[in-house]
Parts: sequence; C-alpha cells; structure tokens
Amino acid sequence: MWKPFQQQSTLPPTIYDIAREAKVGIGTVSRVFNDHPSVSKETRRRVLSVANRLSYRPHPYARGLARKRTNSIMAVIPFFTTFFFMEILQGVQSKLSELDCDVILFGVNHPDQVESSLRHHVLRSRVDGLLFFSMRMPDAFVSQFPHHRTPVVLVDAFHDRFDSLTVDNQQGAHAATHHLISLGHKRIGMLGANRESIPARERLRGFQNAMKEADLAIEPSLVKNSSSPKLDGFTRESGFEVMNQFLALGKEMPTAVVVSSDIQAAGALSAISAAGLRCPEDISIVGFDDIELASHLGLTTMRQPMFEMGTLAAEILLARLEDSAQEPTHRLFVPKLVVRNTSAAYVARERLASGTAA
Amino acid sequence: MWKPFQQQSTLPPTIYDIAREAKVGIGTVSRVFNDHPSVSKETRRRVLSVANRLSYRPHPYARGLARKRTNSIMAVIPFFTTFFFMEILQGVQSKLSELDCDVILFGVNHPDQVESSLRHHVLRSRVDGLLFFSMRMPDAFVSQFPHHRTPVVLVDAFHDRFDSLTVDNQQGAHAATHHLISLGHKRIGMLGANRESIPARERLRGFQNAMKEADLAIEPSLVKNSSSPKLDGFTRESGFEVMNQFLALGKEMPTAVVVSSDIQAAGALSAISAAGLRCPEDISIVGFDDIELASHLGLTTMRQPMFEMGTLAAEILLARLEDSAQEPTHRLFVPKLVVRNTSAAYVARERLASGTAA
DNA sequence: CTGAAAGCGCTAACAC
DNA sequence: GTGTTAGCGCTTTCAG
Repeated sequence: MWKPFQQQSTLPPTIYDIAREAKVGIGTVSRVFNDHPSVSKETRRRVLSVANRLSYRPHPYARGLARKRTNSIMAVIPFFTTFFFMEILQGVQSKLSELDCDVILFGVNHPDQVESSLRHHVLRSRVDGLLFFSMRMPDAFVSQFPHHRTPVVLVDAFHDRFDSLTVDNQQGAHAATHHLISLGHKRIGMLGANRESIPARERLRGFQNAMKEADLAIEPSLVKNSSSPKLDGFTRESGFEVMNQFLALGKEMPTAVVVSSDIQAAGALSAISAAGLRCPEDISIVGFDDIELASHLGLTTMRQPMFEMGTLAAEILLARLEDSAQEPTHRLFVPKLVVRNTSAAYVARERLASGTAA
Repeated sequence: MWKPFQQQSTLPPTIYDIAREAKVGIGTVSRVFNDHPSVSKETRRRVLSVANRLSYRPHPYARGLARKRTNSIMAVIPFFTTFFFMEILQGVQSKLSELDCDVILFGVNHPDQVESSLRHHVLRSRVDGLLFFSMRMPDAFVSQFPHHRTPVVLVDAFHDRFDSLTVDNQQGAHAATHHLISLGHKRIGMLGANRESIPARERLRGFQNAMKEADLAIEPSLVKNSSSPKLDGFTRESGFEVMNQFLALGKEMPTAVVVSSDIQAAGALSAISAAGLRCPEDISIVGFDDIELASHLGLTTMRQPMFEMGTLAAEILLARLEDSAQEPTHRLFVPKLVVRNTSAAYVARERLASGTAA
C-alpha cells in the first residue's frame, strides 16, 4: 500500500528544533509563544512560520514545570448526585478551553473521598485551581490549606472564605409561589425536603415570604418536609409520600403546591395520578431545578442557568488565579420560572368536583 | 487568634529535600517512589518515613516531563448528547484514579470541534491516551496520526483500526423482542430510528431475527422508522409520531412494540395515553438504553452496564498503553432486560375491548 | 545497592 | 531585540 506522505515517526519538535530552523535562539522562540512584546515583527513572523510548518506546540508539562503553574483546574463533583453538573461542566469547559486550560475531572462517590483527593492533587500543585461542587468543604481542608495556595471556587455551595456561586433558592421559591398566587391559588402548600438541608430551608423561606407578601395564610398542615435522610430528602419517594399526605387531607388539601425539587415533583405527580386526580386540573404543581425529567413531565419549574453558571464559575476562578489577595466574592444566580403544564389557574368548581378523593 | 501550628508557607518539598533529610541521593528517593527493586529495605523505610513526615508527593509534571508520559488521558465526549456518558465516565474515572491517572474532560458541542481538539492535545503528548465517545473518528485523524503514537479507544463507536467497546444492539433488540414474544405477543411492531444510524439498523436486525426464530411474521406495516433527521431520529417527537401511526392502524395495530430507544419510548407512551389507551393493558412497550427517565416512566427496557463499560474502557486503554503493537480488540457488551411495567402478557379480550381507538 | 550527572522542554533573568 | 544560562522536579543511565 502506497503512502502519500512520509510517515513522520520522529519525536515532536521542540523549541530547539524551531529555533535552529528559524535561526534564532530558543529564548526568542519562547518569547514568541508567550506574546512577549520585545520581539521584532519580522522575527516573530519567521518563527511562527517555521513553527507552523513543523506543527510545533509548546509542551504543556515542560511549560508548567518552568512556569510553576499547570494550566489546568480540577472539578470536584459528586457523582452520586449526577448530571445537574453535566451542564455546568459544559459551561466551565467551554470557557476554559478558550484559554487553553484543561479541566480535570474528579468525581467522588462518597464525601469521604473528597479530603484525600484534595490532598493528593492540590497539595502538589497538580492543578492551578479547584472548582468544588455542591459539597461541604471538609473543615480539615479549610483550616489546613490557606486558599492562597490554590484557589477554590465553590459552586452550589457556600463558605465565607472562598469564592462562591450559588443559586438564590429563596428568590426562586418566591417566584414559584408567586406564580401560583398570580394564578389565583390561595390554599398553597409547600412540599419540602429535609430541614437540615440549607437549600431546602431557603426554598421554604422563599415560599413563606411570598405568601406573607400576598397576605395569604400559611397553614401548618400545608407545609410538609421530607423526613427521609436519604439525599436530604430530594428523592422521588419523598415527593410521593408527602404528596399523599396532602391528598389525604381531602377537601382540605391545597389547590397548588410548591415542591422543593423536580425529582420530588415527579414523585408527587405519580401520587396525584395514583389517587385518580389530574395535575393541572385538580391541583397545580411547580418544581425546582428544571432537570431534564421536568421537560418530559411537562413540569412547571424554576430553571437555573446552568451553562452560564459554568462559564461564570470558570471566570471567577480565572480571576482568582490572577489575584489571590482580594476578598472572596459571592455570586447569586436567580432561577427563572419555566411555565409548562402542571400549573393552571385556580378554578373553584373543579376542586369541588373531585375534592372527595383520598 | 492563636494558631495551634506553625502555618507552613514554604514551597512544597522536592525530591532534594527529602534526599537531604534522609541522607541519601535523589536517585534513591526516586527509586523508592518508583518501586524500583534495588533499594535496601532499611533505606526505603527511612526515605518513606521522611517523605511522609514532610508529606512529599512527586510532582506529576516533572515526572511526566522526565518520563515522557503524562499520566492522564483525555475523554472526548459529545456534550450535545449528554449524560449517557456521565455514568460511563464515572466508571472510567474510578478505575483510573486507582492508578493515579487523571481524566481530562473534553466536551465537544459540535463534531467539527473534534478534529482541532485532537490535534491540539494529542499531537503534543498532552495526554497518554484518548477515550473517544459515540462519535465518528474524523478521517483526517485516522489517516494522519497512526494510533501508535497515542492510543485511542472508542466507546460506543467503531473503527477497525482502534480498540472499541460497543453494545450489542442486535442482541439487545433480540432480547427485547424475545421478551415480548415470551409474553405471548404475536403482532409485534418495531419503532425504529433513522435507517442511516448504525445502532438503529442493528436493533432492527435483532428484532427481525428474534421474530424469525419464533416463526412470527414481520408485517411491514408494523415496522416503522423515524424519518426525522434530528439526532438520527432518537427523539421523543419521533417516538410520539411513529406510535401514532401504529395507533392509527386501529384493530390492526401491534399488541406490543419494540422501541429503539427510551427517549422514543417516552414519546410513544404519551401517544398511547393521548389516544386514550393504557400501556401494558392495551399495548406493551419495551425501550432501549435505560436512561434515568426510563425508571421514572416504569419503562421496561434494555439496560447497558454503563459503569462497567467505563471501567472496561479504562482497562483497555491502559492495556494499550502498555502494548501498542497488538491488534485492536473489539468488545461487545450485551444489554440486559429490565422488566418494569410497560410490558405485560398478551390477553386477547383486552385488545378487543379497546381496539377501536384512534 | 546507591550517588552523581545528564537530560526532559520550556521560562525567565541576565547580558550584550 | 535577542542569545545565553540557569533552573523547574523528576527519571535514568553510568560508575562505583
């Protein structure tokens, strides 16, 4: 079989190769590739041309070694919570790759792994920075490694000593509740997750505020939290279970409920149809998160701009890389309402017609 | 505020530091950390002890430079198809982290990006190997870079010149069909994706084989493919649309249908309920993939062992790293049937009762 | 078994 | 502007 071109089986060209060819010193080549101002236009052109011909690229590791930075960051994400991150990661990566910075994935299956991994990578300047998702920073890490060494930005998590980027759960829940109120609902319930979960608490507060603002009574029986410890109560089962408690109220049940997550809303929806009721007609539901499932369910929910969160996270980290001195910044993203078909205007007669269930 | 321990703000220790402390040469330290046999037990112990005390860790980049390998691989994944990979990636990462190998994420939003990225990273020995997901290898890459240079393993994709790991679509569809047959169904339909899609074709063939083996007739009217070019027809809409065509057959419609993907099955399910029919009672459905949605839908489907695929992919790549000479290996994973509640035994009378729909 | 020395490919400080 | 020279932290001969 004939080969059109010579199979180049030599080692990749180094800065020396291109220096020799271009008849300059390696320093100059280096300067060219670092956009150093003091290189004559002509020289730069020549170097670039040779480099291009040999398809030379600086070796990232050699560069990292010499420059004492790695040009890569690590994303520590909880695998067990899956794919909320996939999208954020997408934003992160797209931003970072523009700057020729690698994203190293570090998925942890159990919070215990976090600490050891942090040690492993961070201690050894394996990465320039860290993106830390949705988990509590281990205290050991916080106290042991002053974050001046390798910058960390927290995504969907908070700590006053680190940059962070979170979603405004309170605002979101407020908007969700407000949506229901503006639809004419008055008996509105809140299906929450665990009391211990910070986001869950914030969402609850948002609900309460919105109700208060609208001068609507918050009936204790219409505010229920998951008691399941699993995943802080953000599970399909907890949604199913708690919704059943609401339905058991019979004619006392809410005409609409704000659910603290889409996954719980999915459970709630099954509970509703299992009880022989229909979703927007008999009771309205609004979720939170806008996970993919939500669109399949036609669930009205609060969407978080994940891609943008990703790019912003990257930007913040980059900024921190430049200037490690500044005070931590804390950014809040406010979720947007996505109206689909689980929320409808309150209609009195419909309720009466089927309020006998459960 | 009193600090219990001196805040260590010195640079991380190098091989020199630990050599000095342990009163040995740097070569010896290096040997210790590379499990080189010729180091006396006592020396090794001493070095290790010092290293431990100073919490020393070899600098991966320096090591990479000297050793001429990076100890990291790159995963090229199509972001636009999302989270089928999340799980596979999980397997990959868990395997690789055991061996202290990093996973660099490279998500591409458009197939065009693939080539440039490949150039960028691979050409410059930025990574030791590549995991390439679900996309066609650009021909330019295949011909230009003999894969002897940096090994590639294809996951959910095929090319005879690279190691690959795919799922046995034909077997899977066969099993799905067989499941329906064993449930007593005879008028079984196939709701496929685009004819151009390889997986879609394989799944169709699996269906055909199973039917043939069971001596059941394949009625042309019961085998329909999506014609939508979008995502090769693996969309919710295509499922909805094609299922409607089946339903329009009235009493001629299939009593069960094999759907070539869960996402299409989701569409099919809505079509069914929109037509006033119920899923296992009036018509059985089995999907393919077992995406998360499937469990929420209670969809009977074919599950691919994604985590294991991930670990296996990692292993294959690792093996290839050791020995680049061998012939490419091609592994086939066979999906397993997950019975949920969209498939039920065929019952003649039920069909008659509601066969008047559409 | 172990120390010394020569790179790996690149950056940066220093001369000219 | 541009060449030269030290390293960056580690691996790997090569002597001993």
